[in-house]
Amino acid sequence: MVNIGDVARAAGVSRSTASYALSGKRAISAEVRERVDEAVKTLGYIPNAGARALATSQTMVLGLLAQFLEDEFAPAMLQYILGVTDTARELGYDILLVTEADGAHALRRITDSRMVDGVVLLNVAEHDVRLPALREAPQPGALIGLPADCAGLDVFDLDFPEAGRMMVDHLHALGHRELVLISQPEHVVTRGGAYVWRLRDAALEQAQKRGIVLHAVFGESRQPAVGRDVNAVLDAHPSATGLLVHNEAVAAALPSILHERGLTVPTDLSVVGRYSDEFAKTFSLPFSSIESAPDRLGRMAVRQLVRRIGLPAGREEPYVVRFISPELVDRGSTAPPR
Amino acid sequence: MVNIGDVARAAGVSRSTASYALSGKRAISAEVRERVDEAVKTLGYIPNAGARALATSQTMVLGLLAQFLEDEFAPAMLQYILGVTDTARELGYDILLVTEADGAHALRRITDSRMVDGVVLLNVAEHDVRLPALREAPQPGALIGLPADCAGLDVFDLDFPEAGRMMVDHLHALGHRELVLISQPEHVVTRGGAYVWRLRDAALEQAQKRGIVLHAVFGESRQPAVGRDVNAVLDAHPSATGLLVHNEAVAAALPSILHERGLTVPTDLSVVGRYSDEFAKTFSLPFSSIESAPDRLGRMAVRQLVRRIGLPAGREEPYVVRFISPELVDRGSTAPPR
DNA sequence: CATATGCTTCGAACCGGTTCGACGACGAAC
DNA sequence: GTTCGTCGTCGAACCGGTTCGAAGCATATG
Repeated sequence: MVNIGDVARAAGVSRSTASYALSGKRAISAEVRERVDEAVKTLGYIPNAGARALATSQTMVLGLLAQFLEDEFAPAMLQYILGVTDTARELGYDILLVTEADGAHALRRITDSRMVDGVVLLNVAEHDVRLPALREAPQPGALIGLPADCAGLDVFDLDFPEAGRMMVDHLHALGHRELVLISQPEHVVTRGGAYVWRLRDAALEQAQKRGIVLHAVFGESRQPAVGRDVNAVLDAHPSATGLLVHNEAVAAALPSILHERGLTVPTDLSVVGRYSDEFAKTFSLPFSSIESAPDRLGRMAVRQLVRRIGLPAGREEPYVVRFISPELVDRGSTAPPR
Repeated sequence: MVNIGDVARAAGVSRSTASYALSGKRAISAEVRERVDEAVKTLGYIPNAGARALATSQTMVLGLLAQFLEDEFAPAMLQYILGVTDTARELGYDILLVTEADGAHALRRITDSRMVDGVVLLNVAEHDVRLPALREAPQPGALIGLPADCAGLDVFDLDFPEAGRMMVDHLHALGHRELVLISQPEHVVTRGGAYVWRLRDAALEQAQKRGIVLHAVFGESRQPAVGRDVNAVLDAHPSATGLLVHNEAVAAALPSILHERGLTVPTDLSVVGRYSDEFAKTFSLPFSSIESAPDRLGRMAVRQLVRRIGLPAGREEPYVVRFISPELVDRGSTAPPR
């Protein structure tokens, strides 16, 4: 394999001169620069990543820690991953994808061995086991998902409480007075998926404030339990006129369930969901929904991470906790109650 | 950061002795080995990946080149990715995920800069632009998907022709005499997704051999086109009693479409799909289907890739082209025609 | 007693980049 | 005609591992 010594020899200069000609970190005569560029092209020189990493202590690689938890909707994760990889490439970074079950251990491995310049943590739980490892790591990290303690971390997430309030207000404004909220399965919450609580609590509070009834239940996430479950919920609250769905599996199953029950949307029932735009497209969901814009979150996280990596040692900028505002996409699944 | 020199000093030996004690590549007295292990533990030493890569020219990283093509079903890709990452970790490798649109360029970048010891190519097209780059690369590669020319490559794919024959035979055996096959969108084929042709041609041939009628059409892949399209197909062939679905979007939309048309499966219509088990679970699809086992393919590809990486230079083993046999999972969506 | 043998350990070179300090050449200023 | 500063280039050191050849030492052998 051709190395910088070969380039230097071909251009008739020393290795250091070749290096400077390529990096531009010192003034080099136009003539020499040209000869070096020429040599690079004819020899097809590409710098060895390991050697460069050793010399500069920069790998130009970011770690992406995704965890695929049981009963969470895996395809949704893909949108985050794509947002992160695309943005990283734009900024000159490659992505080391880590999906190990033991996230804390994996994080330590890739940071301590200096394989990465920084890490993005997906699907961060309230008391995420990866956070202690991240705080000890020499590289910075960015989180997608809100933990209990954000000190010293850059955190990005959807504003779930605001999403809950929006869903309630939207139906309240149309005249609905009794709603049902179907959340993610309860064990997703106990495992630390605090976003479920955050949306649910805010929705309950807003309902109370508006003086309307909100039945908040947890839904299943796998067939055939989903179908049975949703039917039971609808049976239990026959007078409810609006349905808030914060559960991808329920949303995906809902069209056939309503069809079977002979219910038409929005005439018989108004429905508002909470999932990503991409999800709605993939599943051809006809429900108005609050988008979660996973690609945008991934983009923001990587941008901030790279900015922090670039910071000169010692000069730390203040850490940010940023929530993106939910947006309701109207697909015509809501109307005044009969 | 602590390096091997620190460990050596703490153990009272030279750097080389510390290295040998850790790698076990030369005999080291039990006493010294213990002192080194002790030092490693108390200092929390983890070798620098870049330095090790430079010295050994092994990075213990595999490149994973996924391309997310328009109108192909993205979530399906996730299963491949997980199969690959999990297997790689089991074998001691990490995964560099590359999703750039210009796959050939990206491949050259990661191989020539020695960031990876080998690559896995997903979603390989018949005349894949990445293959020339792979053949020139100094590292080996494994493909998932069958290209026109497999020379010098390890290739893994589902046996699509066999899958086509199985679908036809299954319904033929039940007494069906007129079938419809809905494939992926036509532009997926023109872009090089030869698997569509391979299944389709084999199905047509088998139908002819069995003396039954098979209408082969291309389906859409996005709503609302999918719905219109499937309805048109069903309208055009009212006497067909069996439906073969080689199109994820169509399969996902089919339950509601059939419901709307008042058709019951399998009483009015028998349906056989061709998609992964995970896909069927996620979408709660009630159709019998031929599984594609993406995780198994990913696993096989990584195993073979790692085996080839481990081969001593010069000693090349014969390259393999391996097809996994399709398996029909019965979900009760087929019956004799009325 | 001299030499061969085996077991441990060490020193030095090497992998392929980057970067610091120094040096020679040249033109400008005094 | 010195002196100074600037520009362009070079040599050497360094990053943190691995690995080869050799050396030290104890024991076995002739």
